[in-house]
Amino acid sequence: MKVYDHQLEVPGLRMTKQRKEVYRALMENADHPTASQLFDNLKNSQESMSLATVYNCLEALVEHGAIKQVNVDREPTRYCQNSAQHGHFHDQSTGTIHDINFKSGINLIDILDLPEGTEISSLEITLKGTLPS
Amino acid sequence: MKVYDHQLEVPGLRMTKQRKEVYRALMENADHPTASQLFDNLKNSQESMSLATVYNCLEALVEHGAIKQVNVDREPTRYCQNSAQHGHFHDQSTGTIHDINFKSGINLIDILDLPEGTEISSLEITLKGTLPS
DNA sequence: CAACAAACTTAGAATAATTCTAAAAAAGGC
DNA sequence: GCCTTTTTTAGAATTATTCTAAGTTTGTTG
Repeated sequence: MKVYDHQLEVPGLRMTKQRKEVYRALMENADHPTASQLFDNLKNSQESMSLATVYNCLEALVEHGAIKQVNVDREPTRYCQNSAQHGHFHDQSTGTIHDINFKSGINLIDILDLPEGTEISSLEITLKGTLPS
Repeated sequence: MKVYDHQLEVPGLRMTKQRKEVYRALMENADHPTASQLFDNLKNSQESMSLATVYNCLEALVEHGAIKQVNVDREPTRYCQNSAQHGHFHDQSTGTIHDINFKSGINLIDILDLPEGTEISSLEITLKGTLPS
């Protein structure tokens, strides 16, 4: 797992003021926020910026593997601090999202029945249900 | 795996003309169509119906486990004939979706690190990439 | 350093999949 | 056959996201 410094360097990505701020805002919010929640957080900060920019920055960070996107059904897209391979659990009683990891030694690719030569660019695993209280 | 007769009975779901037609239309279209693609298919059939009804019927069928929903990023939701546990592969060079199965003997739940007592109501696994030609 | 091109940001408009609304129709129970 | 509940419908409304076009910043190159 790669965790970049919050001052932030991401290989291959030009780090503008706005991208740094968006990244930092996400690092300070572990609740898998939406783009507009991040936008609201940022309004009260030094560096206010437009919602379109928040979307642009998040897209750039996702494309460069620094953060992850979480889609649950058709709800607004949420963003995840954790760039390592992991899944998400959507707790339907609270609406919250939790990271879930694979048991150690497991490589998800190994258990899928894929044709030889398949190239995988991303893998998303999402559960819904309720966690014990 | 349960495959219902195409005349169709689904336990607990009242089978209206429209729900039967939507189900049948999906069974005849293996390409993981969207709601509006199904709507277009149905226009040329006996039983034409409103787009809202197509959405309603698909929702009812998904809720009752007769079909599955496939979400890839923010693209329009697509629907899947196959109600058994399986994953989806989104081929980025063609835009097509393919079912993928787990290797035999594998139970996905077993490899996830979940707290005791977690209740799972759905599990979605989606890959993106390119398949060999 | 100045000039230029490329990349980025921005506000607001546009898009489009989906959901909502309220009324009409259908289904099932008795 | 009546009554209640569920379903269907057409069109309007919603809303997350993308697009647009103009302005700004950045990095590069002579």
